[in-house]
Amino acid sequence: MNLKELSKNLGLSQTTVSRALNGYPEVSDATRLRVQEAAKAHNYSPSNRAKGLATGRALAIGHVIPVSNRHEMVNPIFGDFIAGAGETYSRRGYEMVLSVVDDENEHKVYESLSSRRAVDGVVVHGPRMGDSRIAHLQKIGLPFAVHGRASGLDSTYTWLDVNNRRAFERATNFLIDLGHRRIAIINGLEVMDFAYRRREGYKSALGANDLPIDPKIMRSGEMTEVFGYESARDMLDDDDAPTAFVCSSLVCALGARRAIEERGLVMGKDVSIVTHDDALSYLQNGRDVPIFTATRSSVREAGRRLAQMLLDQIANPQSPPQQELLEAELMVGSSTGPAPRKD
Amino acid sequence: MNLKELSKNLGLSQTTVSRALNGYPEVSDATRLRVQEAAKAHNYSPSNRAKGLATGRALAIGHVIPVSNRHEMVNPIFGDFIAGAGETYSRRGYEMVLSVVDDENEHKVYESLSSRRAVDGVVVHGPRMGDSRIAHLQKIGLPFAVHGRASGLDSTYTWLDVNNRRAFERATNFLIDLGHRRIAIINGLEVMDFAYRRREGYKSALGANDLPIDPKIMRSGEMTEVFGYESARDMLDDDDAPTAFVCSSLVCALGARRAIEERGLVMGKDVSIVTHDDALSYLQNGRDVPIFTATRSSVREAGRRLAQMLLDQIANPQSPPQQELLEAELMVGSSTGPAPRKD
DNA sequence: ATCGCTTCCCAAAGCGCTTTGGATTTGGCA
DNA sequence: TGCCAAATCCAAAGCGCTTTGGGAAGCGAT
Repeated sequence: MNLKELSKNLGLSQTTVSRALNGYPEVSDATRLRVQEAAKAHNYSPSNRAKGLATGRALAIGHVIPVSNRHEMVNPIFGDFIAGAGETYSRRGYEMVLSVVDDENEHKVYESLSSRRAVDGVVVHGPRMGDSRIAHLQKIGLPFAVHGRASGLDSTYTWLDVNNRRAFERATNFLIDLGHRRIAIINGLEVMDFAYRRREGYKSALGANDLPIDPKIMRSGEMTEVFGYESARDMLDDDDAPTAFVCSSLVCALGARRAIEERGLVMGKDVSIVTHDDALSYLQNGRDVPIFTATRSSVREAGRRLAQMLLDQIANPQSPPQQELLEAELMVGSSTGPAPRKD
Repeated sequence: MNLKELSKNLGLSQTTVSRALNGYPEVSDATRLRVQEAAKAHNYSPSNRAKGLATGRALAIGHVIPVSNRHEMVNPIFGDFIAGAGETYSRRGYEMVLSVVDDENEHKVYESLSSRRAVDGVVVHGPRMGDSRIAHLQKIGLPFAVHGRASGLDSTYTWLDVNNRRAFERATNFLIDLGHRRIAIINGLEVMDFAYRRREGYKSALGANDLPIDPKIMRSGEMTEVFGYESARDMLDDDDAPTAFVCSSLVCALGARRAIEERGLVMGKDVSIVTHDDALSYLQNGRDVPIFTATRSSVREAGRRLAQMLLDQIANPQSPPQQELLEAELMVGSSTGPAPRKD
């Protein structure tokens, strides 16, 4: 069923039917109702493709998922973020198109999406420090919104980020207040902006309390369970082992806990952990009581929100870019406790 | 830059330029070369939208992601599966469009994708037993491929599945061979077809060894860490506790391990675990030595493969639907050991 | 009646591509 | 030299929609 058939069916012109369906004021309420009912009855929905051709808008947003081809790593937060963004899109009549791309070809994909007018805008995932994608997108004039930020850029653009620095500063302070003096960090890859900021927050808390910053207990890598495990294991086996960890993800924290327990130590007593928790649906941090003390911020909500910001920007191109900084909440669980006394 | 401009630029007709670029034989090699170079120079790439309108093909595949609106649960395998499928699509010039949808509105989304001709086919995720989506898609004539299968349907369609029954039969037998007599299962939601099949495999192994099938040690639910933990905890605290678990996912297994260790028991000695492992990139089952004994099958590879099967089917609509059954490999890790002696 | 507004509707052009059905040129061969 | 097929190219229609630029009623006021 297409417009032509539908309008013939109704004895109206295509113009009128189109206007009736798109809420233009030039048609009477009676006609509009009649049209809407016929559309529903015939299960008609307009072809996005034709609509896009006619209007110049694609009614689609692109998500370019970089997959590091070295590690074939897919970011675990991706599913939940997409789910959140998808809710917004479907509510506003947009489609989501995904491109999975190894991180070297990203620029080309943006060019192509833009020149083919395949999308009205894109969401940039996993910004790195001074990320070149941002300048590139500004150059080719494709609207975009960044999940996170890129330090070292002075231009303004639309982004939504968690206050990573503050979150890790608070996490570290929380441990310091419990008497911990030797606190390790198990961080994500520090070319990633979020990881850089978290480390800064960690360092700042240590510095403010006159505690030394020791590279020996600062690890960074791809945030897998194994990475969390190996990092924690190595540091715990060292003399001068830390009494506490801050972790960049629940997955890492699970690995760290494995290392702790493998050593016969008790988490929350001998060794404390504070982790960041993205509130992933399949990795809830406990049901009622949090397992881990955590700085928590829902990545799904971030997806919902960032998609809105992008759509708003596309709707009003002249309005200035929006930014939004979410504060993570600190939830106290059973993975932390007072620093063990030295005997 | 569009076709019209490009052809004006070259002093050729749109027809010729279009043919030159699409490899039709009616243009001379010299012209073709000239056209191709001009296209590259002007960074021209045709609008998918217009192309689709003209040809009737969308050059896009839809993935409809059902999100149970009760639990807001996103399947953790989703990211890796998509990454695999995305590789295939970009290699073959297709786009991937995602619709996130609560599980009640799925049928409508298929209708809409189909009637708007937004996609040339769809991938069906998470089939349930006797899944109604399959008949529906057949009815509306939208090509599709299923990740998994739906028991209780006699029609044939394209699918790719892991031999879940066999995998769990082997897992259970492996434990039986180690002397375990009381083996629990922590399964996914058993409306899901894969979970149903896994339970059948588990039961069949028990039955073949004259072991009783006891509903008290058979749990099924959404496969979160917490679910794994709570299930294992409850069963371990029971008298007549199991000495071994088979788990449907690594995430559950992590929860089960937590319960085991919380009770001061040692995994692989007091209690054994065999889990299914989807080989997710961020949840590797150990680096060198597997942590968990596991039945392993890469979900990413499944994505790659299933996308190929769907594209092939779209290219040759008359050829019969393909099926592919992957065998999971059993990898022995350190989570299993001989059944503890009763004293 | 006539005029001037609304109100409601329509015909047709155009978005960027493919494809049909020729038109023109070229080259081989008698 | 003339003819025919092959090789090249082109104009125009059409895919399903939006939108411009009207036109025809309907109605109260003159």
